[in-house]
Amino acid sequence: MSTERPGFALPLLLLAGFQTLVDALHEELAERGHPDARPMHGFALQAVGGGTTAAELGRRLGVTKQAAAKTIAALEAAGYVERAADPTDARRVVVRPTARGRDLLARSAEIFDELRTRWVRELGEDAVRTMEDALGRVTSGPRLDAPSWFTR
Amino acid sequence: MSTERPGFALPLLLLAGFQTLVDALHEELAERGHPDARPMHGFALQAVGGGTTAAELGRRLGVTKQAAAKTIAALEAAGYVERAADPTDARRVVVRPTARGRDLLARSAEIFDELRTRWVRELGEDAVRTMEDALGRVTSGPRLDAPSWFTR
DNA sequence: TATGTTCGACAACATGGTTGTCGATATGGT
DNA sequence: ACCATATCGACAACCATGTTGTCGAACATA
Repeated sequence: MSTERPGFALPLLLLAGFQTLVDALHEELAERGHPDARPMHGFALQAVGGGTTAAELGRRLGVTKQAAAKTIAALEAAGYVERAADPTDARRVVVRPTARGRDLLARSAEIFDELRTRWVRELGEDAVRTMEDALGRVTSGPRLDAPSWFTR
Repeated sequence: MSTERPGFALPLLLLAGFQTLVDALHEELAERGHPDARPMHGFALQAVGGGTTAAELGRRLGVTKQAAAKTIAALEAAGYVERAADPTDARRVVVRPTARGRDLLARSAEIFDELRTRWVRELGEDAVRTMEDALGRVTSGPRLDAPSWFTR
């Protein structure tokens, strides 16, 4: 008969795991030329992708276009994106990552790979795969609307 | 030779797992007498425990006492805690969960147990245990300072 | 009793979210 | 060609949750 484990530990462990990874990411990012990148930057930049508009970004992040516009302003001030008028539609202002923005995304991907490798060394490939597979089954795809989610 | 899985999926999966559980929790809470409980309420109430003060709560949550005081005000407005002067120290105002607050915590624990059972049915006891054990090893204990963490 | 620390409160501000409104620009039906 | 409608970005006002900094009152102790 198996020990009854309390259910409340699971969410705390998942959150702690996420925090651990993101904290480690930003420690490494700081040492690789992005000392003032913040979790929100990476999320939003990921959602910007190759280029979008404020309204579209809002839809991707699950927030209003006004909120997206503020995020874009912050990202622009940080030098991660630039804005340019769309010649084919005078209403639109296209947002694209700068070279520095693309560098941030590339470094992040690289660091996340290293962190996964670190977990594999610590826990074994099987455990990590089991975790990934299990979470993939009980969740409905990766959601990008994290920044706003908690206080909702 | 194993397939190289990209590292960036792991944090997204962990976050998605956390969100899935907390979303399900609040769906259930809504049906059990707590329709307007929000994630923050549970966290803060958990940190309040049997009773504390604003300054102590701030230390537990890793925020300033001012932020803790605002949180307490919100919790009090929602009817989850009550404040009373400490007869032994005229500076202190003790915060305690109300009956409703204790009910929220009890229901939450109960629902989290049910959710874990649901995951065990879906994934198997082994997978869930593997996940719990693995996360327990790579993280340093449950942190209660979640609400503030993201925007930092 | 004098000094230092802790408590809670208040003010001012930053950030990131919301609604609501607005003028300018596309778009599609008549 | 024209007009109704939808969309885009901007602006204002507000809410929520943090932050610093300051303060008086109450405790603790040398």
